[in-house]
Order: sequence, then structure tokens, then C-alpha cells
Amino acid sequence: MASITQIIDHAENTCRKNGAKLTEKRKRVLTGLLISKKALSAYELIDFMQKEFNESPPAMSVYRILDFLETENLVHKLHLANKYIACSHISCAHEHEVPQFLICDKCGNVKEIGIKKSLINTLKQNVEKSGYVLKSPQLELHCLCHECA
Amino acid sequence: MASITQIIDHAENTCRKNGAKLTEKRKRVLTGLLISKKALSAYELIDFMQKEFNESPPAMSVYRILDFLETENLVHKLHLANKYIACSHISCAHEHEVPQFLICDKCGNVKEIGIKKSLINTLKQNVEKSGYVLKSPQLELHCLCHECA
DNA sequence: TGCAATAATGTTATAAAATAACATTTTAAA
DNA sequence: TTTAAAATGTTATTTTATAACATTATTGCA
Ligand SMILES: [Zn+2]
Ligand SMILES: [Zn+2]
Ligand SMILES: [Zn+2]
Ligand SMILES: [Zn+2]
Repeated sequence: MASITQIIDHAENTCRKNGAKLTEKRKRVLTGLLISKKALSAYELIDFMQKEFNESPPAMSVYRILDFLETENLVHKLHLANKYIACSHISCAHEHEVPQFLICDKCGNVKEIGIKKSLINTLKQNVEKSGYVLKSPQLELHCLCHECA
Repeated sequence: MASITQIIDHAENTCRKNGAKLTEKRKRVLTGLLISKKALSAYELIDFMQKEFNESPPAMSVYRILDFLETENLVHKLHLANKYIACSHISCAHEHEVPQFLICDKCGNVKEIGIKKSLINTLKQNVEKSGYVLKSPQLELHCLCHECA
């Protein structure tokens, strides 16, 4: 398990390669999400940063920064509850798979797993059979985690 | 394709069987959702009813009524965007399957299809392999509809 | 029937989440 | 250095959701 500093360094390199800049403020927002074990809404993240770093960036900036981090594939947005979570593969070299999120409805813990190609194909086929085109097969499932089950 | 009146009558019977009451106001909210082809938020639904029926029930009541209709399986809530849509099987006699929603990201049209048992099992297995328990396999997928693709 | 108890709906206030419009600061190029 | 673009800040507003309490309607029963 890489340290936060290592993760941030790695993320900075990834951004640089994409011609994007991981600024100090962006780093701190990302650090917040990395430390938090749960997915957080923008406002929850601000509260969290206040407690952890004694720093509350304005909501607007946080929204923009989260958008940026999402574009760079450093965080994911869970539409299910409009919350964000740091990518589990944030320091991996491999291409990012389509993520599937297991969200514990009780304690809020989230686990990110990759979707099997075969499952994606099944989904795609189902969708096409209905005359639709699948844009993103990202799945977000209501679950209970090991502790809460 | 059953008429709205027929659907409402059928829904009323279903409710009665469950010991619940489909009141006039509940009927009108449901009618709104039935006429709308898209999933609507509570507030969008109020606007829609204002235009269609020249009637705007208070938001609080609409939220409560939507909760009721959801409990009775007459409408579904799409958590993806916190919107509601009338069930496609609202007049069917058969047991309701686990729904899978194809949501057109461009025009907002939603198609409700049933999930194959085998797909549900695959999902369940994936989840269990990760130490979680699947609470609800309802799927909400980002798609493009035939017209928008 | 008349009267409680319950259910359904209404009202008002407030909280929470998201976005819009514009200002300022910082950074990178020319 | 000057200028353009990018990043961030500020303020206001909109949208969504819930809480607390009031009123009305319905139902069961004395
Ligand atoms: Zn990821
Ligand atoms: Zn849990
Ligand atoms: Zn349905
Ligand atoms: Zn469409």
C-alpha cells in the first residue's frame, strides 16, 4: 500500500503526461478523498477537510476540482448518491477498467472492483436488444459490507 | 396498451389488495408520471402537473405520495438522478422482476427491462467474492436511445 | 349516530446540494 | 514585460430534500 505522498507524486506525473496540472489545492482535495475511507459529497468533503486539515475550500472550487480529478481518472463520481471516491487504482500503471462499485447502504463503505469483459458484453447485448446504446457500463450496486451484513 | 383510466383502476385494485388506499391525489400524481414519458424529479413532476392539469400539489405531499407509490411498486425511483418513473409493468399480473433501467443521457427517455436471472447471479457472485452482500440488483445504465444515438 | 384514533394532506421553515455569473489571482507564452 | 489563458475566489440563486407542526378526511367503534 503506497503512502499518500507516493500516490500524490504518481498522480502528478500522470497529470503532467496528459498536459494537466495537479495544483496544490487539487492535491489537498485529492488527499482528503484518499484519507477518507468513504465516498463523500462535495460538502461532506469540505467538512472532512476542515476537521483533518483545518482548511475549508469554497464549495465552488471543490466542485471544479472534483470535476478535474474525475477527468484525470483520479477520482470517480458515484451518481447513485452524487458522491466522489478516490480511485482504487490511482497508482496503477495498467489501463483503468470499467469500475463497479459496491456501496454499503449501512456504513457507506465503498469497494471498487473491475467488471469482467463477459459481463460488460452481456449488458451491452441486453441494451442493444432494447434499441439503446450503452454509453458507460459503470455499475453502482446497493450492498451490505462484510461488517454490516 | 391500456388506457390511463384502466391502468389507474388496475392500480387501485392492487393497492386495495395490499390494504392500501389509492386516493384521488395519489391517482393524479401517478397519472402525471404515466403521461410523462421521462423520469421526473418531484419538482419537475409538479411543474408537469401544473402544465397538464393546471394543478400544483405542494412538494412535501408529492414526496410523500411518491414514497407511497414506490412502496406499492407502482413507480420506481432512479437513484442515479433521484427521479421517478411509472413502472412499465404497472398493469401486469405477473410478479415484478428486478428492473434494469436504460436511461438516455441526451433526451432523458427511460426504458425498463427485466434482468435475466443468470445476470443477477453473476452480479451476486461478483459481489460475494468481494465480501459484500447484494441488497438490490436494480441496474441503472447510462445509455443513448435509438433516436439520440 | 357521535366521537376518538388514525391516516392523509397541507403549511411553513430550513437544510443541503448544485450551478451561474462575475471578480481576482496565478501561471505560462509571446 | 505584457498579454492571454487557466485556476481559484466570491456572491447570489436555484434546485432538491427534509423537519416540524397544523389541518382535514376517514375509519372503527361506543
Ligand atoms: Zn478507479
Ligand atoms: Zn457496511
Ligand atoms: Zn417496474
Ligand atoms: Zn434519447
